[in-house]
Amino acid sequence: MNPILEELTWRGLLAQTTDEAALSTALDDAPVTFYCGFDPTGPSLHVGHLMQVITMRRLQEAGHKPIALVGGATGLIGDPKPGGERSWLDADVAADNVRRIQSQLEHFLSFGKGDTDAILVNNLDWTASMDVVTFLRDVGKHFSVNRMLDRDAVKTRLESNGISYTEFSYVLLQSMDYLELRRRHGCTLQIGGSDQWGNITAGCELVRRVDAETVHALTTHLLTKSDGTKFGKTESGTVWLDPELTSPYAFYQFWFNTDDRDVINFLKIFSTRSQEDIAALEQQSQTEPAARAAQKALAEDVTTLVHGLSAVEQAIAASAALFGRAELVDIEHITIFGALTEAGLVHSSDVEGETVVDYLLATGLVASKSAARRAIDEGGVYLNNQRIADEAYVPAGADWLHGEFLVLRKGKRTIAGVQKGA
RNA sequence: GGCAGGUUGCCCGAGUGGCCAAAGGGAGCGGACUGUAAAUCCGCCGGCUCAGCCUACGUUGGUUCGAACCCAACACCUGCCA
Repeated sequence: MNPILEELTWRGLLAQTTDEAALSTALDDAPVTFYCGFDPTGPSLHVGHLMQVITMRRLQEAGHKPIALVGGATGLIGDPKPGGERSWLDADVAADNVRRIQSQLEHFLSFGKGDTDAILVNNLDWTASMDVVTFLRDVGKHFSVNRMLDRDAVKTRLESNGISYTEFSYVLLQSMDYLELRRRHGCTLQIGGSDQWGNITAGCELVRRVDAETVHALTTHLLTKSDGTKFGKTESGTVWLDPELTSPYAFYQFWFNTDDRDVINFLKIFSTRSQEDIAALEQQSQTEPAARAAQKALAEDVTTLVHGLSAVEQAIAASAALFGRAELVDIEHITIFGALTEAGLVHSSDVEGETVVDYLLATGLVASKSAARRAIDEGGVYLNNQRIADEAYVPAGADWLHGEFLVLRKGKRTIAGVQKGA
């Protein structure tokens, strides 16, 4: 088997491919131009997208040419999901999202004019000007409604809350993309999550019917977590790649807190570490779980990839300052400031001179004063790593580290800072 | 269109005139243990100017000293019948 397919396999990524022998041969013979699509449903890519992005990277490094497609058109239509009709995305919001996502994708792939350099496309470019009659004759004619009805997402929707004609048509647009990319760029492989299998193979079929060419499909396993919850969410919501939406510190913490049971799989999927390296980390996790070497490696690798080396260093320093054993008073001003900025820092002007309860509320650590009092009663509130027992306590004097910072913590790992003044 | 039932806190779900901020479960949060993990055990789990008060049991109005609970109208949902 082709080495890159083998690698994807041991990393546990490979779910399904069309004719595996043919694909393997194609990958052996020459650079294969492949594409993966991202719909602009949000203002940023999130960690859920990362798996595809990294898979693209791996393929590029193995000598193949990536096309990163952003769905300026498909994003306006909506891929049917079982839960129900998608909410409407305004055209100008979508266009804005497209720009943001495109610039993010540029960080992960190597662009240029060479054989294996990546290119960026937007499917609005070939759909916007198309007229309805042409669409129905040239594309629609090749699709059997009977088969479209067989797709799981569609079936589920027919049995529950129904589906609009708009979403029902989604697969035609995605298939058209494949056709178009093959014609324009010689693209012969589409990759995606295994939930995209139906859309991708529909595209393969369209290419075969219209252009009499064989093109390939490759899907990756959908990521599952051992505790059954959805990957990529925290209590505060989606973990975005945009540092404005999810700070590098929060991003690092997200990976750092990975369940022991998942961390090795995640390393295989998201890191570039070798099989031996990962096996060593797995070994260490078992003999010395408290060190959490695997989690550290994972958090460092992924944060470096997404936010760069200096952001990782800051995230690590912030984590060490806030969770480390060092006395907070001994930590330098700049480090405290950096750490708290990462964790979430508010100014004290509104609550200056008030009780710790007011500070807890002001930092957003609790939702109400009742919750703040409750948390104190339960012994779950710490000021500068000292448990607070008195809800009427007013931070003063030496509590202000370097004369200007308070480090508030609720529970073991929810931290927020207060900076004195406006 | 006719008959029957339902609408309760983040979710599921009990309650059918005062003892109800409302049983129980789930989720969530805190503590213990440990490792910023999991499991387990314990506690908390509407808000506030907190021994009290305010807001809440689909909506509006009514009966009553007093209503999630009774009555009326309205809205939505669900079964059975055509």
